[in-house]
Amino acid sequence: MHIRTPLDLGLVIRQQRRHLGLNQTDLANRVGVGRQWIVAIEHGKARAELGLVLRTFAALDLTLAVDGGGDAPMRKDSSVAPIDIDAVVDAAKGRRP
Amino acid sequence: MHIRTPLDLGLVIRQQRRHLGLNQTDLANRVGVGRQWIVAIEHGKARAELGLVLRTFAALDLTLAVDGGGDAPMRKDSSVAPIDIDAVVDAAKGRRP
DNA sequence: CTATATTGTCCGCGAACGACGACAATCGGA
DNA sequence: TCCGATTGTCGTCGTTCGCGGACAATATAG
Repeated sequence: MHIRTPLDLGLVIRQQRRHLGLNQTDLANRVGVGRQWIVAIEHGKARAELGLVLRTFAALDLTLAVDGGGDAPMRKDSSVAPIDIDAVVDAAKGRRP
Repeated sequence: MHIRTPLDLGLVIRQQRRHLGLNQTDLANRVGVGRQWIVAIEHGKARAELGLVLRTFAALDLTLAVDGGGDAPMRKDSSVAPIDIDAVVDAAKGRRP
């Protein structure tokens, strides 16, 4: 499932919660938030705390994955280096020569 | 990339931002937040607003995907129905008979 | 080395969060 | 049908958010 809006996220959470046979109170305790927060998030609350959302996903055995933008459709071959200059530079930043 | 903590998210954002050749101010304007918010999120701020995070991902051409928990390692076959009773019930709720 | 750009941090401000407790509205089963 | 469980909502409270503007600390270029 792809998450684009807070509501998408809420639907996934609700579905998985029921899938695990939990009620809002159970999930709230498991995540460590108030029951009201679960109600809100399942309804697509946009201004919810990121950390609580991540904990909720963990509590539901869900994993979030980020899909690199479609603007970098590099095939895994290419004769040129597949390295990311910035990454290399960053890595070298703290090095002591 | 898998997101488990707010910091994971911050690293992905920073990497993609640089990948697109943007500085924090540019991204902040694009997302519609203060520059300070970008600084915070890239450092793994746990209490950031969900909606702003999602908008940031959109602004960076990133897509978030939720990976069904590992406790349901169902192969895509199974003789039993792969349907989710709750989902069916929910869908039928609002139906007019 | 000097100048410019980028990034990290401080302060105060208004607004909203999330917790808690209680209640109404459904939903579900016996 | 009635009763228990689940869910949605209200109000209050202390806490924190995110913004704005300015400054310091690097980083990058010339």
